[in-house]
Amino acid sequence: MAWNLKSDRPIYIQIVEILSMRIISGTYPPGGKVPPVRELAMEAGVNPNTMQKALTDLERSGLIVTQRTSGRTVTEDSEAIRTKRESIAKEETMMYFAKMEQLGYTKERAQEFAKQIAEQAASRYTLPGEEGDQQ
Amino acid sequence: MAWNLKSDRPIYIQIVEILSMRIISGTYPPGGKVPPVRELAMEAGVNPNTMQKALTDLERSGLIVTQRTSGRTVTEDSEAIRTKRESIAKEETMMYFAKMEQLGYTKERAQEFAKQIAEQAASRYTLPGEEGDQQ
Amino acid sequence: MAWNLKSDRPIYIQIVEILSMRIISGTYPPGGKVPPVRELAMEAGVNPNTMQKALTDLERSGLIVTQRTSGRTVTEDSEAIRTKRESIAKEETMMYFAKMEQLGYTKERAQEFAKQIAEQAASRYTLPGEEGDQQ
Amino acid sequence: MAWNLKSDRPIYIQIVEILSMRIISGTYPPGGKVPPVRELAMEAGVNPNTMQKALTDLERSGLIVTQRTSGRTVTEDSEAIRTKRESIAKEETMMYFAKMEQLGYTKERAQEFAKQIAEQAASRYTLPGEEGDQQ
DNA sequence: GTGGTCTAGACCACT
DNA sequence: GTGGTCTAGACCACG
Repeated sequence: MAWNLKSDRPIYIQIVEILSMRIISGTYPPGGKVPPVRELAMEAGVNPNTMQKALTDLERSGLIVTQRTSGRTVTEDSEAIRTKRESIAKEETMMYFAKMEQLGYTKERAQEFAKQIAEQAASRYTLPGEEGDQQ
Repeated sequence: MAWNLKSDRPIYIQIVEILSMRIISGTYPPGGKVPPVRELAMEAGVNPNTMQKALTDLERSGLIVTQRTSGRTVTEDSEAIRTKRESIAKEETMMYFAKMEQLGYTKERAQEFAKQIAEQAASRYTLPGEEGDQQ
Repeated sequence: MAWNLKSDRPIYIQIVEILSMRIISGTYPPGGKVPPVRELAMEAGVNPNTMQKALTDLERSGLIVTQRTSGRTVTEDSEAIRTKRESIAKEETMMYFAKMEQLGYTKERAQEFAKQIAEQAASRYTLPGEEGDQQ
Repeated sequence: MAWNLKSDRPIYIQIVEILSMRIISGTYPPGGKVPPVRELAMEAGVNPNTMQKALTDLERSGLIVTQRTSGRTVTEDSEAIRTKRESIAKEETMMYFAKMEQLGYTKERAQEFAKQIAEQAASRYTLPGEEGDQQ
């Protein structure tokens, strides 16, 4: 799993985003242990203090909880995870609409366009004559 | 109009994207003149050679044409512009789906989600009880 | 009629070639007058001495003759013109074969290839079903 | 292998042509390594940037592929090479016909003329009385 | 050590 | 004054 940290935005923000994705996508399952700060810092090639700051942010957002003695675990509150997922999804969706509007598509036409793309992508993997709604 | 060039990707690529947007959005209308290389280079704060490279790329993509001595103009082939618009829109849409799938949304659920967001955004400008489509 | 003189070969040689073409192609017809040196020099933008040298060469090759009092005329010996035409044609043809051989075509395959090209060019101007040997 | 770069046409264009020939003629075989930019630049006596531009063009034409860190190789798609060979051959042939037409030869007469030249060239290597086709 | 990118500055052809 | 080309030299990412 690549970290790919750029220097044009604060590093710790980028780390928060990456770890959020790992939790939301289930790489770090609810209730599971989060690797220790030093290990994560090594893996990401950043200073442990930077990683620490990222984890503090993550805790504030409710995605992880700190057990004073046994390190950090992902929250078991899957509702919190779902909420986070939706807030990111909303962010992405609004950015998508913004870009499409810059291209001259209203939100409605953007949705029609997206539908076409989705159908094209689907039909590429289905035989002609089939329903073609894979997954 | 901001250039906002980042150093994490080739500058000339970013310039191509920005100028493409200006053409697609009509800032540089079909058949209209494109500012001279040196002027654009000044405006963007880059070396004229870098701007030159970007414009060469733009010409290769068919969006602009070069008159050797009298400068460059946007293509009058508005079909070419439309095609470019759609190819960028497709690119953005596929990236959107990719991000949403990483979040655990299938293309279908992503579309439903986007529909909700669009309606929320619309309803912000409509009185409660109204239809709320388009504003 | 462009002169298009390059500086990578002797100017007077290039002038000889151009004037030869004008005679062979009939721009300067057999027996007709050749423009005076000064006029040609002006037209070509070269020193009269250079043009003089070129005309001397042309005379040596037999394409033009000098009337001591009335300037220069193209030779009336159309046989001489035909001979010159063939020698240039032979030159061009041998250069063509040389290039095609460099590309991996024997002279025989080059001729077959040329036949194809000629037929393609012809068919572009004839309706399907016609003979297609224009001119 | 001579470079023989003239200053009457862009150098990078001439380099593209020369390298294309080396690929088509098998000097750089399909899948084989292309010398590094700097080495080619030294060999040709041009600035590395100029050679770079030529190689970029060559890649765009599909004759070579770039491995970001391990240099460039000739494409293994020998079909692409064949296509390029034919497009160059077509170019040369059309230029040949154009020159011959300027001399007053129709495409048909040009072909007959070329046939004669080819036979003369062949007979130079055959004893009198023999068939004289190919040597 | 490879290719890729960028800057700086120059000269050219064309009109 | 326009775009096009070329040189010189630098820095970067990648492995």
